[in-house]
Amino acid sequence: MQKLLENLNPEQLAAVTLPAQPALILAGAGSGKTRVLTTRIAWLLKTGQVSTQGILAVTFTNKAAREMTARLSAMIPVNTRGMWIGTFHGLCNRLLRAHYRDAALPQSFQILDMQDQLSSVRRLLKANQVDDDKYPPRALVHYINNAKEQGLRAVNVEAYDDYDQRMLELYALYETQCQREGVVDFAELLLRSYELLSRNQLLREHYQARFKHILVDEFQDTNDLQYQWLKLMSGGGAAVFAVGDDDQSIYAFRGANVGNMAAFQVDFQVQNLIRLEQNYRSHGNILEAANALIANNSRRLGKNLHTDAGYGEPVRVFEATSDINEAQYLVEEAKSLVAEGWMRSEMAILYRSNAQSRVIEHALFGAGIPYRVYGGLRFFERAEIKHAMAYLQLMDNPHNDSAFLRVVNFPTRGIGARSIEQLQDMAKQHDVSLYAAIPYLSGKAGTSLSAFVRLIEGARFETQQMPLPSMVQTVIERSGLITHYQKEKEGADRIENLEQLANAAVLFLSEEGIPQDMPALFASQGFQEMVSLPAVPGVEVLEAEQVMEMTPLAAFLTHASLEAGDNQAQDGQDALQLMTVHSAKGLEFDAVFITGLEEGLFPHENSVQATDGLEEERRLMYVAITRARKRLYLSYAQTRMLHGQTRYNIQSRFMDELPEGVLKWITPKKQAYWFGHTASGSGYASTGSAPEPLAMAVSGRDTSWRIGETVFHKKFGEGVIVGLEGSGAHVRANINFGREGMKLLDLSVAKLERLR
DNA sequence: GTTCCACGCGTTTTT
DNA sequence: CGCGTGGAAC
Repeated sequence: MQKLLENLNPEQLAAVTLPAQPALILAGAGSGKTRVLTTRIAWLLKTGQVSTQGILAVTFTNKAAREMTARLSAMIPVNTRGMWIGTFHGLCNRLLRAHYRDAALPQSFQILDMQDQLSSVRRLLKANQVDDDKYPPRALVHYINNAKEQGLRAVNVEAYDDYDQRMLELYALYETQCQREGVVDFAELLLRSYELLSRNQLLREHYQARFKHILVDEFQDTNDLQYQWLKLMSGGGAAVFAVGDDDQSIYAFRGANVGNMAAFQVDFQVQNLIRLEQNYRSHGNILEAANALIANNSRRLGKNLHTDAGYGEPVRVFEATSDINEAQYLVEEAKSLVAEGWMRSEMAILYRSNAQSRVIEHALFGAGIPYRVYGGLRFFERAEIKHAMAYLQLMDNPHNDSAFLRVVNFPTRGIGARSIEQLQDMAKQHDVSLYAAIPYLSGKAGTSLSAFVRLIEGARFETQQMPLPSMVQTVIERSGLITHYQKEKEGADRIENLEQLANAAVLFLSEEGIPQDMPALFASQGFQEMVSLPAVPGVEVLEAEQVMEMTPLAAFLTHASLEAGDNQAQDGQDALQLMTVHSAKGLEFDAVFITGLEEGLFPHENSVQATDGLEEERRLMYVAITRARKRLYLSYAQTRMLHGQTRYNIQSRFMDELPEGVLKWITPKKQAYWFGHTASGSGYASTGSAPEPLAMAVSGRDTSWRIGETVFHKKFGEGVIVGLEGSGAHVRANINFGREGMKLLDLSVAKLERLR
């Protein structure tokens, strides 16, 4: 016990050993949040307060869940398999699998990822002859997910106008379509299990009695439905231990509601509020910059990080003339850091949006510096993998129309648009899935489609005794995918990926503890080691929990949807890390470069318009700063190519919110002119190419102005000339004043000062 | 059924 | 500018 709790600071110790009551832990960046969470579980188990069955631990990412599980089993001897540690979606999936009948789902229900959901909606719109200019698929997806995250079914939503009404109808149609196909989207996993528990008293009471402790990681990222789910699950008096940081809430745009932290305190009458403010990551100057920046936000729960590490180095600031120049600076600096002995993998270049990586990558590539870009396609999202998975999905559940349409004619087998159209008509007429509608078709279409049916059923027959990896191998061959890609010029990589899919299956089985030789299509009883409370006589649903029947194949399909795999193959060599600020959350590096600190880019022009958008951008900047351990660089560029146009931006307002004392300017600092923080502005794209010097004689003074120049106006503050027009005495300049917006000023009237 | 071109669009992202 | 989608032509 002593050993478990040693080296915890007083606040961490207090948090770990709190009584079984609702608690909110405000855990600042780098304050040992995961450690507290994990040690708390270990402590609860070790003191015998609760058994493994009584614990429910929720995270947002699979990575976080894995880490928690790994650290827990390193701390105490405990069998973590079968423990309810996972993502919201993973745990809801488990719930729905165990009680699929009560949830009104087919046993082999499948999970739609984002791509799948979008194509499902596209298909729906087409089938109903909806004008997708007026009702864009993405908008409908957003509408549906939004409603579900509010806990609303189509029948519960009220429409305010015709447009709304139509969206609502489409939402209802989508629900019907999913139900017919036996598929659920991500939000549905949450909503369906929420409804399951709220409607089924026995089930609810069972789980409420079972889970004595509910621990939630990254609580600031919960959405409304997840919060309600937690309330329901803990309704039997479970001690909810919520850990989060309101200053690191950067996912409001996808439904996360920081307000849940305040609501939690009220709804659960939280008496135990602990702040973890001791930071073990960053040096003092870096922390001071972060603290000063975030202090500009209102409505914070309040927290100030401190460190014992000393001030360390100043925060370096670089003003680049262009994005290319900025990239050159990054290259040079990275080179010299490496020369000093820094690890490339301990250096990260962060940017606000993915588009910024191109120029940086180009420079790094040219300089021969190894780098790795995070983001982009992940293994299970690759087209060829999706195709192979679709065959497997059809073998498990032929009524999945999305999977059907994806591969019915891929590789091509003479089933064209006409045949599909006929089939869709037939399916609609009989209200069945496409697969089920095939027997109704006659003629040429019927013949070729029947051949497809034989392919699927034949593959299923042939592989039914096989273990999963052999089944995968057989399917990628029999489907014709391998042959198809062999004929393609660029197909080699795809074939390699397909071969890797069989390896992924091997890996999956061993991770899940499923015997490698277990037939893929046989229900593998109890491999999840679901443990149940003593069964309540006469309650069938509780029995289901004891043995969750799921074939290895179904489990693998679930895995593929819920965990799309790594972003890219790591090459293992020491490489510089490139990523967006969002994907850097939770990570830390010795040296961090935050790039593109320009008005319009960071804060992003679209964000400053949104409600609380600016505050979220500031939190994003806060997250970026707090990633750095020892050295932090901030850079911005006077001009930047974006969307094929040159933009002239002024430096980010966030730069001005940092304390002078911690900064060290690599380039000369310009004069500081600053005027309040009220109005919001935006970046601006000029149609010009490079900033061409334009000599202009302006009346009164012999001054020439040129595009790209930074100027100062006593009312609007600092701005950048992005355009010049007119001639003689009537020259006007279009000036981007950042947060003050764009102004067209007559140069014979306006008094401008040159800033640099 | 395949290929090619034109058009349009362009924060952030995990499940 | 560079990508992805979708429609039209071969």
